[in-house]
Amino acid sequence: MATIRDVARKAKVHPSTVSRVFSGKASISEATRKRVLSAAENLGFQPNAIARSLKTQKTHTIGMVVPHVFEGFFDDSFFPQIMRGMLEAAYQHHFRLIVSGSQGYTDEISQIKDIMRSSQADGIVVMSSRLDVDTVDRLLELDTPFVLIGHPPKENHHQISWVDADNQIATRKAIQHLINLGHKQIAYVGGDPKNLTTRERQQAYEDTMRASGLAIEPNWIDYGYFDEPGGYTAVQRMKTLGNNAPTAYYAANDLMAVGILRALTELGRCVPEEVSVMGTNNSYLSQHTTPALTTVDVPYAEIGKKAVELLITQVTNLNKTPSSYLEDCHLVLRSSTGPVASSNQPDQSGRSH
Amino acid sequence: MATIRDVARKAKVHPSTVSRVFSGKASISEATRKRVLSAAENLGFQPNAIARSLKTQKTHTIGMVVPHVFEGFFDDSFFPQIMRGMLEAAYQHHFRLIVSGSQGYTDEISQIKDIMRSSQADGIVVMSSRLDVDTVDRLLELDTPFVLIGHPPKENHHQISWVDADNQIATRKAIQHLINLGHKQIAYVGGDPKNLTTRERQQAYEDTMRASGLAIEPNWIDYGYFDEPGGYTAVQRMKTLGNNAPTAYYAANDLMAVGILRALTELGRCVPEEVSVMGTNNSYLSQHTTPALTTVDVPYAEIGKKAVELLITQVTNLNKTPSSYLEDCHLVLRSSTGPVASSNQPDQSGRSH
DNA sequence: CTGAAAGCGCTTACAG
DNA sequence: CTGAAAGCGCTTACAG
Repeated sequence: MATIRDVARKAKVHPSTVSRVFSGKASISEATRKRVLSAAENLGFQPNAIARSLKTQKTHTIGMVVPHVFEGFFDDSFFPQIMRGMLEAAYQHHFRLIVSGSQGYTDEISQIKDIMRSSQADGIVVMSSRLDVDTVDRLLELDTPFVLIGHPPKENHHQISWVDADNQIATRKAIQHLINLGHKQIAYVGGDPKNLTTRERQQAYEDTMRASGLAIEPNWIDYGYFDEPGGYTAVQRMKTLGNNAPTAYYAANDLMAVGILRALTELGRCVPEEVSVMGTNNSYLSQHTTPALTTVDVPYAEIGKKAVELLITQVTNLNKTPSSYLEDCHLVLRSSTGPVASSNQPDQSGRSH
Repeated sequence: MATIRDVARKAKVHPSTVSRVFSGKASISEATRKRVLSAAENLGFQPNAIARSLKTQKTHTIGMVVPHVFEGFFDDSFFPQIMRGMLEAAYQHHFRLIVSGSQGYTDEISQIKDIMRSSQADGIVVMSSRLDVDTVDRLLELDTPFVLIGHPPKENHHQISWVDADNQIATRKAIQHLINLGHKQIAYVGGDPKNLTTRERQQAYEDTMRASGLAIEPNWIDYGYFDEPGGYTAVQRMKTLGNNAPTAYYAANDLMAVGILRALTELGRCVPEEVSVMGTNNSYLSQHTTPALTTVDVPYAEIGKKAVELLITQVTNLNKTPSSYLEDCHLVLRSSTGPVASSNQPDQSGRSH
């Protein structure tokens, strides 16, 4: 591989001149620039990014760690779409992504540390939103630029940059849609209970129920850990409630909603005539289930993109003022939700739009 | 960030000793090692990977470029699963992935060049399998370690490492399944005609048809460019063939099969009673369509994993002997295929298993 | 506009 | 087992 010295020799200039031509900032006479450029072309020279990074302490690279690489993680649109958005933003700004896997959540932190302390990235996008792991505190200790995808714990709110879906409003819209259809017995199937998003959505679920004067039955709340069997199992449990069983299910992602659909079909319950089902994420899959899933569109690609953009301005402008975005979500009405069956409750407020 | 000198000062040794402790290869007295380690711990020291790379010319990083980051690219399981496999293998071997996006195929090559010539990766996994772009030749020129996901052009066969699905056999199995069901008018809906995989599968389709003495009608062959509308459009075209219209469709991925399903439903044709449909990839989606798609499982995660493993042995052992893997694919029989309608052809060979 | 020199943070032959 | 020195390939103040 040709180096700056080889080019210098060939172009009969000092290596520093070659450097200046390639850094693009210094003023160089047109004649010299041309000589250097053609010598470089000739030798197939390209500045060594590693050497450059060592000197400038900039890598033009954004780090990320993929929380836990299990099979289903790539079935939901959540991660692939975030990845797509990140890639897009990185590409536009001539940055690259360096990505590492991790086994579970403690390992995630050590991977983050590894990347940052080994100086392979200028900053890092972090997706963890666990309540039981103080990722954010550890990150703040590290004194490393980062952007969180998800909500920060309240205490650190204004010290850090983050971008998240507006989970509260998303869930409120979803639950309100079901309430408008006359449902009063509404189940909430969350992901991992230790996940902040799960909690936020549950909170919004409870608030919305209460705001409509509806009771909340603890048996209507379950956690499906974001996978299909989790949704299936939730129905298995709740079917034992008899008359008190939910007439509508709201699931925190589409995979679980698919599991709910499967369980209901097995039980011979018609969707949406007898039971309504809502998912979350508007994954590609959700258009193709039977019936097609009513869901909440969460702009994950946009979120990934914003996160990278935020981080890039942070590391290039040294503008350390943290900022945050809350992305709007909207309902996607399809065929898995309908008015509550008349045997249950009268339709009190008319159809949804 | 603490450097090796800071640690050396604190541990009262020479910087080179600190280096030796962290490189793990040299012999160091237990006492010194402990002193160094505790000093490092104290200062939060971690060797700077960039500096190390500059010296050793090793990055412990594998490059990859994502061909074209358009929305649908992440809907099919193809790319996310390859990514998952790559991540898994990289993680196991303590490597990282550096990934860059690209806009189209010529840009892909320049991105690859950028990564390699700038020394940010030890080698690269390349997914391109275009016929009109001589990626492989360019790569060979660059003299950079790489592994191809896909088939190399015949001429370079033995010079390079690659891993691919056994597309020939996969398609043969698929078409044979349809033939066994009595179908004689079988459509092939490929991806991009300039894609090698598309060609290979088409070849296998034609061979299998001929081997059973079936005619091949040019109108039964179309290209859906791997997306849903592409499959939909193919049916739109072929429906004009009247009695000569296909009784079965084989699509080169599930997304196109879904489009075929949609078009057929719109036309009021029953699947599989009147028309059979097969997809490829066994994406998560394919289980949930109506009817559930008969498809071919292609182990993309395994392919991504193998590619990274191959590349890692190549760059660490300097074992430059190229090798290759052809991964087995198998049929996944579900509900979208059935015996040809009796008005068309008698069932000549019985049901498939 | 260009050259000469120092240095980014490591590694590694060479001595001892 | 440990130290001293050179160097990986760049960048960038400092001169002129």
